[in-house]
Amino acid sequence: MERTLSRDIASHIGKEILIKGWLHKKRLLGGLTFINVRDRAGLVQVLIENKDETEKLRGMQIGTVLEITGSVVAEERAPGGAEIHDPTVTVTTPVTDEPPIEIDKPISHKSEHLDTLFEHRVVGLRNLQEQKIFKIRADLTRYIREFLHENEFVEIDTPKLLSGATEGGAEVFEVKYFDQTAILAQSPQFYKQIMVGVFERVYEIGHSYRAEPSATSRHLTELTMLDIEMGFVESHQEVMDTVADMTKRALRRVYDEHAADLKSLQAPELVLNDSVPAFTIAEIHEMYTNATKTDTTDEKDLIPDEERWIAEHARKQLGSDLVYAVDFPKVAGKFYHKFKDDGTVAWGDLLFRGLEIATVPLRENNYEKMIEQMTAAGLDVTHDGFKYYLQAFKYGLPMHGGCGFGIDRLVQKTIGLNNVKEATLFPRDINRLGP
RNA sequence: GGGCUCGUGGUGUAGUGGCCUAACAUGCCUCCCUGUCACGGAGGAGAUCGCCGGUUCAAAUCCGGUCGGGCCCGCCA
Repeated sequence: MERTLSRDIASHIGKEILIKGWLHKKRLLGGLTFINVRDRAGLVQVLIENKDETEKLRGMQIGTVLEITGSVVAEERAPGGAEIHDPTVTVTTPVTDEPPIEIDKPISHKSEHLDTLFEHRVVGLRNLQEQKIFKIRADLTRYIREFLHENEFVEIDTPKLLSGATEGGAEVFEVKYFDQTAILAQSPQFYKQIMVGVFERVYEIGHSYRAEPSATSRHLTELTMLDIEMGFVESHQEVMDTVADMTKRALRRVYDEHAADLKSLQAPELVLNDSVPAFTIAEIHEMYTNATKTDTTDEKDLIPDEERWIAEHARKQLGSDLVYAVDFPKVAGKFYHKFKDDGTVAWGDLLFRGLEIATVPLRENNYEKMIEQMTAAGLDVTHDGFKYYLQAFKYGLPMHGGCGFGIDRLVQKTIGLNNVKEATLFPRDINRLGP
């Protein structure tokens, strides 16, 4: 007999079917036993009246793998309006150990319980609410991929093992690489720029590694980045518009196609406008300083509280969960940035619900200027980490820009989770390397 | 790296000097229960209160150290 999935049983009323799945919940009412079986499509309720069949489940814990044949009966008292009667139960993989956490009830996401959440992640992810987070995540990245595909971006994969530090600043992980020391990539930036010289438009969704000793609710040591780079752009605005369009489309679609799941996860209402409002860093400093009497005008970047403040402002005054912070001061610029005539950097940060989810800069594409800016930054342009990178410029790169976009943070803020780790299957942070 | 904060059965909590021979909920085990869906009822097992040391007649509770979490700041391609 062919397997039927839980979501399809209502179309098999009166028929004998086979279901396969995990024991998710048992309720013994004397002569009646109800069990819920979980498969990839959800839950199905089975009514067991035969004592011999019930006895097969004695001692079997949640997670036991089952095959059940029985007849489908329309029953309005059953969830979904149908259930399986007169079943024959086969335990294919017995589980006799009690799970360390209860998975048939919502699992606490309070910050003080996150350690328990992740320690028991392997079984905890079987909880239906937890699964929703990662189905939403999978579809968000699928929508993004579809947008990029439609706009002729080519998906690429670039190395994560690199030959040595490429830039001062961020901490890197060193790994033993035979008789050399390699580092784990903090970003695919150099490679995606190189690939602009090949395909014009490229993107990668992959892991980046940062050895920052950051213990905050928004940092991971292994994060999933969407990196986009596009050539032949006319302006920084064009890049920012592309990233904004992609983000808005993915968000609108996920709110449309996952409405029920987002509601059950208590995600905030999505508030989007036709355009994404933009403020310069200087404007935000001034507005924030006036509003809070905390002077930030000398900061080179936004402080976390300013990110939250401007997001609140954009949501309430301008009807947008997304907002751009643009025109970073020169001191914040890096050697690969394009500097504008007024001295500011052609660089925007995309904030979503008060958290930076993407940096969207325009790159310097002129070879001589790159050498100049790198030398000024004290970098050794002959180092392997830069040598090949610079070849791309030497042999022709058009004006280009792109973004580094944090997928974990996007998922976190879409659902309204407090900590980025909750949006990550098996998070890696300063204290956690497992599971 | 700095500041603050928290560690009590598997899980979540209560208890903040003696009433603690550590309580409650849930999970687990046994029994009862024919429409449950956080099923219900009766009973049971399960923790030397993170660890080490100290103060005290007496420590889960106070002090010191240590280990492990969490939040914020800093840092952050």
